[in-house]
Amino acid sequence: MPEVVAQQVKSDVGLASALRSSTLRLSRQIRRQRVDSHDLTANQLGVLGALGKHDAMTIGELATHEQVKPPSMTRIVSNMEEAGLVARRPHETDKRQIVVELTDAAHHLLRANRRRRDEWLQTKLKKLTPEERDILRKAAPVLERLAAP
Amino acid sequence: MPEVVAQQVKSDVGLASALRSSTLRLSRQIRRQRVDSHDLTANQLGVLGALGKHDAMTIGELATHEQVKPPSMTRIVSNMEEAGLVARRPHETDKRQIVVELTDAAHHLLRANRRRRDEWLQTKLKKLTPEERDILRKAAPVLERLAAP
DNA sequence: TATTGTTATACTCTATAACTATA
DNA sequence: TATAGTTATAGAGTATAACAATA
Repeated sequence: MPEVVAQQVKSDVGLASALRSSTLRLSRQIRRQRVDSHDLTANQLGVLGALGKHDAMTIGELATHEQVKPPSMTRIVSNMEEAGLVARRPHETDKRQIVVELTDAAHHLLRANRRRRDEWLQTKLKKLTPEERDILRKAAPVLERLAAP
Repeated sequence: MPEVVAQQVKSDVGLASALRSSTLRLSRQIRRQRVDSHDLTANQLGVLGALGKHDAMTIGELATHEQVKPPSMTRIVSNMEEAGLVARRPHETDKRQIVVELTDAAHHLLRANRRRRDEWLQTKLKKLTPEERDILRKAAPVLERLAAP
């Protein structure tokens, strides 16, 4: 059980507020770090990220995930297909549905983005003291739990 | 100097990656918690946030801040003015410029949003153990430094 | 003459409604 | 008959170009 050695900064109310502002600020900066070989819209980036996690999704699933109506998702996917980022294929059993998958190019792009962001974060981390990095190392899994649904 | 008592989870590379994913995930959830009495577009929300920090900005400043062209910002501000969220007034010395400020209603809305998000975070924090909260208490100022430009 | 904001116009993106194919 | 996706059409938002007022 860790002793509270460093400064006891905040009450429980203050802690929420401090975490809110720093998390939002940091995320904005992380989001800014990306490789835009194609210049993607916000929704296209969202589709890319969703498919990166779930591997294959139908048009309908993508539409609800991105909070967009089906006709709009049809268009978004068509544009991304022309850009060589996704591919359509028929659903295994239900011939009404269309399954959308990432192309190799899209996978490369996603990996490049993650790498870019990690590199940026690593240079920021290098500017901290070893003690501060230790604190973050312990905090990382807690933040992970906090971010879990 | 704090002893490393808890699990030593990650290498420096892994730390960046873990922080990236948890920060992004957490920020998405925080952003989702908001009071939408008026239903605002992303850009309107951006203007609201910018004016919340800087108090008064010209059309041009808002345009560059929101990465939008001046004619678009003219339109956005006009819509928000009709919605009673902002007010225009002439610049003190330079009569070409227009200064935009938040109305009282907008200030209330911003405060309500912050409160809503903090409440949501507090209920999430309550589900952690006291030890985990201590870790976050120590991590908060470090995250603050990390998020600083 | 340069700069700030606005107006006019064209383009892109999204939503609603109607349509096709499949369950 | 209901559901998944697409097509057609209309509305909202943005950008480029042209303009008015001020520096």
